[in-house]
Amino acid sequence: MSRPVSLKDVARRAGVSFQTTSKVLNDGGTVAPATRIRILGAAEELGYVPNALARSLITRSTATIGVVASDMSQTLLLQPIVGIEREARRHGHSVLIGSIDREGDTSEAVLRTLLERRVDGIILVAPQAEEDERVAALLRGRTPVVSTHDVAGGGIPVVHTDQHAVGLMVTRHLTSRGHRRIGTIIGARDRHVTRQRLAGYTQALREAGVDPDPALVEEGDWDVDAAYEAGHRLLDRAPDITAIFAQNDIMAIGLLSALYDRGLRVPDQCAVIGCDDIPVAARTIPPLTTVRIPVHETGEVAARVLFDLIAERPLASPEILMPARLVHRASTGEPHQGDAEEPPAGRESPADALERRA
Amino acid sequence: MSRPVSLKDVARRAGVSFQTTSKVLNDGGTVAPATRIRILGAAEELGYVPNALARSLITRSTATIGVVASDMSQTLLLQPIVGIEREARRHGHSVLIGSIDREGDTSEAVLRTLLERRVDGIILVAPQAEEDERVAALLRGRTPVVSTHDVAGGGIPVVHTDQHAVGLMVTRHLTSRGHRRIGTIIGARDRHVTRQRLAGYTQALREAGVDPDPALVEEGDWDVDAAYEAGHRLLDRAPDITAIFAQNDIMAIGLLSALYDRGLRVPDQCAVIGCDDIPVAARTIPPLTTVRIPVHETGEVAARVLFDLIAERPLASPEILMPARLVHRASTGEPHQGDAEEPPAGRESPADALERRA
DNA sequence: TTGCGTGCGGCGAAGGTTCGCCTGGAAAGC
DNA sequence: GCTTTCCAGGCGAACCTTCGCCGCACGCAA
Repeated sequence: MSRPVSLKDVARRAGVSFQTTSKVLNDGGTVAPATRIRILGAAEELGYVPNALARSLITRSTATIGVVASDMSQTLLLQPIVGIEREARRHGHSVLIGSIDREGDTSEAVLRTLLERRVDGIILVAPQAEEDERVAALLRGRTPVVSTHDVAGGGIPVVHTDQHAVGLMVTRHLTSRGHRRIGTIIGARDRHVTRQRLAGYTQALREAGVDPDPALVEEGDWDVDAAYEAGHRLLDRAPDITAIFAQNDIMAIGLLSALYDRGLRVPDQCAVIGCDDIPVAARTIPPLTTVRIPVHETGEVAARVLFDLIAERPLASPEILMPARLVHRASTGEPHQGDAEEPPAGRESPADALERRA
Repeated sequence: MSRPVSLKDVARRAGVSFQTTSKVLNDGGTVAPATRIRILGAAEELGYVPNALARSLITRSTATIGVVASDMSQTLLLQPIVGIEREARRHGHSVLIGSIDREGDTSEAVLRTLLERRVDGIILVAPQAEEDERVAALLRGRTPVVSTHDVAGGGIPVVHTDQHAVGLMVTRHLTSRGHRRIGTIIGARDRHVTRQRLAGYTQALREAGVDPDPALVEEGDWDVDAAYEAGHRLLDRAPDITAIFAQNDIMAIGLLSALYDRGLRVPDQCAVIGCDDIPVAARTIPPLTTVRIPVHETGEVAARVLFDLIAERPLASPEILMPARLVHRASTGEPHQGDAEEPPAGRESPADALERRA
C-alpha cells in the first residue's frame, strides 16, 4: 500500500499552500469561493482522508475514550460498554478497548497503552481491578477517569448500583412473603458485588428475625452449570429451604433446572429469585422474579460523567447510584395482577427508596 | 492538567539530547551504561509516558485495529468482538470500536473515523452493512479488511459459518427423527443468516419428501418476546406441528415458554431446536438441542487473518468456514446416552461433514 | 607521532497537522 | 492621489517522535 494522500498532496493538486487547504477542510478563515471549490474537488478526487494522529498531536485531543474491561467473556460486563459506546458516539468520540483477561495483561499494562494513545479519558469496567491500588496511583492526575466499580484508594468518581440495597430488596421480598429458610447462591467470592449482595441478604434476614445460616450459602461463580450443582448441594444439605436467591439470573436459570430435575415445583415448593433482569428472565419456566440493574444506562451515565470531567464541568457528586427495581414474576408466586412488571404496591418498597435516592 | 512529560523533558533532566533518550527507551543503538541508567531514572521520576501518536505518525503503524460493529445490544454480535480483542492483544494491538447503531451513523461515517485514526486494519462485524455497496468501495485498497459477514461487492476475506449448512443440519435432525410438520421461527428478514438458515430448512424438508409450507414460518426478530408471540401464532395456525426450529436460542427460550403456557410437553408433544448454543441453553427446561456456533473463535480467526493481511502474508483462502456442530439435548427427545453433547453416531452427520470442510 | 577503528552521543530531517501572524494587492474612503 | 481597510492566501513554528548519519575523543597498533 502506498502512502496515504496528505494535505500537501491535495494542496499541490489545487495549486495552493497546504495551510490554505487546511483552512478549507476545517472551515477556518476566509478563502475565495473559487479556490475553495478547487481544493474540495482535489480532496475528493484524491480521496483524501485526514490524519487524526497528526491533528491530535497538535490539538492535544484524540476524541477517543479508553475503556478498561475485565472478563469480557461475561456478557453482563459487556453491557455497560455498549452504553458507553453509544454515549461516546453522541459526543463524537470513539472507544478504545483495553481488556484485562484471565490470561491477559495486568491492569497496569492496559492503562499504559491507553495513556500512551492519549485517550481523552478512561472508564473502568473492571471489577477485577477493584482491589488493585496501583490503578488509582497510575491514573492520579493524568487523565479524567470514571469507574463503574469501586476503586482501591478512592478519589475516582463512581457510577454504579447500590448492591447492598439490591440484596436487601431481594431478600425482603422473600421474607415479606413469609419465607424463613432462604438459601442463596452467590457469585465469585472476591467481588465486591458478591459481598455486598450477600450483606444485604444477611441484613434482611436479621430484620425479619431470622438468624443467617452459613449452611444456606453456596457458591455458583456466576455460572449456569456451577449454579446447577450449587443448587443440588444446597437442597441436599437443607431440604427445608423454601426460597433461594441466586445472585444473578444466569445462576437462577441453572437453579431452576436443578429444581426441575429434583421434581420440585417453583414457586410452590421453592421460590426462586434472580438478579440483573436479563432478557430471557421474562420467559424462563416459570418466569423469573428478579431485580432490574440498568447496565446500559450505567455505561451511558458513566460516559456522561466522564465528558463532564473532560470539559472540566463541576461534578454534582463523586458517586452516582443507578436505580434498581424489583421485577415481580411468577417464580416467587402470585405476581401482582395486571402488570406483572410492577413492584408490589402498598407501603414503600425498597425499590422505591433506592430509585428516589439515585 | 498540565502538558504531559515528553522525551525532551526527560532528556533535559538527564542532561542529554532527546534523541539519545529515545535510543535508551527503545533499546536502540549504543549508549554508555552510566547515561542509560541516568536516563531511565529521569524517565521514572517524571513518570514519562511515550506519546504513541507521535510514534505512529512516523512509523506508520498504530498497533490498533478497528472493529465495525452493528447492533451492539445483541449479545451474539458482541461475542466475536471478545475474540477479536483477545487475539489482538496477543499481537500487542488494541481495538478501536466503531458502531453502527440504530440511531447511529452510517457505516460510511464509522469507517471514515477508523481510517482517519489510521488503524492498521479493520474487521467488520456488521451484518447490517452486508447490503451496503459503499462499504467495500470506501475500503478498497486503503487498508486490510476482514469481515465476519458477507460484504456487497466481495473482494473482502470472510470468516464465518456456513449458515445454509446449519439450517440443513438442524432440520435433518428433525426429519431423521420422523418429524414432518416442522415449524420455524426466523430472525430478521433482511439478514443473510436468516435467509440462509431458512434455505437450509427448506432444502432439508424437500430432501425428506416434505413440501415446505409457508404457513409454518413465523418471524421472531431474534427476540425472546417476539418469539413467544410467534410461537403462539404458529401453533394457533398449525396445531399439528410436531417440531419447531427457532433460528436462535433466545427465540427458542421464548418458544419453550409459549409451549409451556399452552400445556404442551417438550419434546413429546412438540420438539424444539435452537441455534447458537448460548450458555444457558444447557439448562433450559428441558435442555435445548441446538447448534454450536463458534462465535469467539470466529472473532479470533478473523483477527488472525487480518494480521496475516497486515503482514502481507499470503492468505490460504479468501473464505474460512468455522465448524458448527449439533448439540443434542432433551428438547428433541432421547439424547444419545452417555454423553449428551455428542452428535448422534452412525452414518456421517452433517455436523461432521461441515466440521471436516472448514 | 601518525593512523585508524570504535564507542558514545549529537544533529537534522521527517511525519501530517493546526494556529497565529504576516504580506501583497485591490477596493474603499477622504 | 494618498491613506486606510480588508480580503486572500502564504509562511513559520510547534506538536513528539524515529531514524540515519556524522563527529568527537579515546585507545591501540604501527
